[in-house]
Amino acid sequence: MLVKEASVEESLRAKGYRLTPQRMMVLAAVQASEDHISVEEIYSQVCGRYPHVDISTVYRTLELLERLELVTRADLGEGRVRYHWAEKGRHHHLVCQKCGRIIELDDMALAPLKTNLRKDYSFRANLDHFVIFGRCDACEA
Amino acid sequence: MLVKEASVEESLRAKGYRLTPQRMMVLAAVQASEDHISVEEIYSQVCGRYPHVDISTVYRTLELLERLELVTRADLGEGRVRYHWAEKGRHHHLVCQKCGRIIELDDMALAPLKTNLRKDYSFRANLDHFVIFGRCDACEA
DNA sequence: TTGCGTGCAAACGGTTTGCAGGAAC
DNA sequence: GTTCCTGCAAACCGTTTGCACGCAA
Repeated sequence: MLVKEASVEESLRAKGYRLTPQRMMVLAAVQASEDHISVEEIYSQVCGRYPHVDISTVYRTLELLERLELVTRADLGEGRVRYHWAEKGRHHHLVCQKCGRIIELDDMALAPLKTNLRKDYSFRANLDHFVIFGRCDACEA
Repeated sequence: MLVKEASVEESLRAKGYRLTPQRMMVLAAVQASEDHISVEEIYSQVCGRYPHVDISTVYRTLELLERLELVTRADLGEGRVRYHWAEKGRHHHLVCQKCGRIIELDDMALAPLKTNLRKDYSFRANLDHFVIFGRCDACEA
């Protein structure tokens, strides 16, 4: 519903990877997720429809999907990793450390920083899913 | 040699914490480190002079030193945590996702971003230890 | 003497791996 | 039928915790 799964399936098959229910369901879970989804969340979601999957299969599938650049991995320093559907494109978040509110950040706000890093540090920043922690205005009062 | 240890000792004692050889040596290891040092590195360094320390003591000491704002913790997404001596000043990190190289980023580089977030989003960003992933110039070629 | 700090060992939680059986092709 | 993929179980690795002893104050 979100993205034409058919093309993903074809893409997998074209590269010689087998199409298994497990792979489809991991894919679906990541696609359906609004934000970044953890491996544990993917696992329990898949388990709901297919009780015998193993979490190692989820890990292996995500590793494959990442290699194929269908999903992106994000380490937000929580001690666990999160994934999101690559085609969803760029989205940044301001996360309030007090109330948990999430504010969407326009990509333009990071453009100057990206340019400067390129110019001054010869560093090509990967700002695909940037998360900035801090305090929102409500909590600052 | 880097910083007057005496004042740190006094600071610890003044707050009611005991001065133990283990604490001194963890402190010394972090101070002596040029860049960010891992717990494992601190541990083996301390072991060299004091063979019977336990790594849990190193963890507990670092937790204390962090609480006292004498050291700062940095999660660079390696699956392990690194520390650095707080008085060395505020800086951030550019982490190359290909070769793992870590480039220090001056705090000034983030000042404009911080200002904009404040102005346009009423968001007070906590940029104490920022990590930006991407590709260094060597790996981009 | 008091109780904080330590070493030890075991547990923890997220992730990875070896292996044999089973499914996709 | 061949090969890849899976479930299972166990290992792994950084980190945390419970406990009784020992040392700083």
